[in-house]
Amino acid sequence: MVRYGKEHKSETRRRIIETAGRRFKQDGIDGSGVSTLMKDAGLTNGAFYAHFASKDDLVTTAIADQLKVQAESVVALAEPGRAGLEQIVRGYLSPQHRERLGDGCPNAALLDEIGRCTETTRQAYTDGVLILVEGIAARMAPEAPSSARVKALSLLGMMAGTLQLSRALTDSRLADELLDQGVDNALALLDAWQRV
Amino acid sequence: MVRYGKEHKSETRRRIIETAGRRFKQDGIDGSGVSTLMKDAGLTNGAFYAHFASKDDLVTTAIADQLKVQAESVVALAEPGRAGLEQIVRGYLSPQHRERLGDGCPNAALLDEIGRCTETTRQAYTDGVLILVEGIAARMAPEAPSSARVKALSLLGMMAGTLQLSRALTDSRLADELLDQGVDNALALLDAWQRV
DNA sequence: CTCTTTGGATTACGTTTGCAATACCATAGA
DNA sequence: TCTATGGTATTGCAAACGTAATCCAAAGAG
Repeated sequence: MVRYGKEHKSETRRRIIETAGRRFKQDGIDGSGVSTLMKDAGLTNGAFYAHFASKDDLVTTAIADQLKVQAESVVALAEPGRAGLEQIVRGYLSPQHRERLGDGCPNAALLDEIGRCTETTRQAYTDGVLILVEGIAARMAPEAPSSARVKALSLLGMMAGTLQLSRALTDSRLADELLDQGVDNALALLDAWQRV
Repeated sequence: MVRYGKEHKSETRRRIIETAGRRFKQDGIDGSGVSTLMKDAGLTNGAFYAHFASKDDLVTTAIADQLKVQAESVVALAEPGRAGLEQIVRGYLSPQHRERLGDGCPNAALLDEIGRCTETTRQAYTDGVLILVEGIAARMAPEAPSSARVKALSLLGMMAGTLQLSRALTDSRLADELLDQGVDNALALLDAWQRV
């Protein structure tokens, strides 16, 4: 039944991290228990502690992983230059992204909870988000990405907040209009930054 | 010791709602237990269910209340016209607001958790946020506030996301720069909307 | 003025769930 | 065959939600 390969443990660990990432985004960090999470990953409660020191340890790891994956998919997916930026914005502020909580952006799903996390977790988040933002900034100002860093960060914050709000509203027409407005806002700002 | 006046119960209810509002914003909805919350309000566990049918009932009520209070304070505080808008934006995206979680904006503190709440709660949220947004829209376009509604909503989403992000970062200098950038963004958009 | 009713709160409890830990078992590979 | 490793099963303990029995002060009737 169980096969113990050389890299079995690291694979299991990976599976836990990915499962946790999805679950956290779907049900929230406080809303996800360790045992439920392990069952999701096809394991039992106790096995968890062979891989992580605590739930907090997993939270830190999972958040870092989510951001890394997002950074990679952003880099991989988008075309270079302004076209890629527009693509990112439109994809982010789309009804599809809004609906797919578990596969979506960890920022939009967890940002306010992350703000209440431990220093360690927030540090990991900060590191992760900076990598992600670097990817966006490089597209905004290839010649001077560092100056674009804060702008890219603000763009991420805007988009995450807009998506969250769109998720919270029960009026789906209004929620869609909000996304459209969000796209307009983001593109307008990108243009304004370009001109300076 | 205990004095049972005519309006004692409604006062107690009020106190629970206000305490809950603060606690939810500080520790999250899932992060706040009923008994802890009641102790905060100077009561015990069991008394809760004389006032609310369930925790969810309280959550719904508290969120609606928080938004109402915010709408009133926004309307009361700010000057009319563009000056008032700028005042709102600068106050919102300020280090002080970032630091005072319990007294701050419920959107910034709870938005992603609200998105995971029950339909009923989200409906109450939607109603509440629309009142708040109406107040902002009235300042943006006094002649046609309804057309400004979505713009005002998007402004709120932007600001909430930016504040959340600023709270999550461990690098406080970067967090401050982000707030400044957020102010620039918001004001730029307000100007752009004005011109159209 | 006393006795009863009423309503708000307390205490205590039951159930469930979550975190954490540990004793034990099965397999892979030396 | 023996041992390290990875996983299961089980347990302890605390917290959370919710219910119910009880208590106590105020208010009103006779």
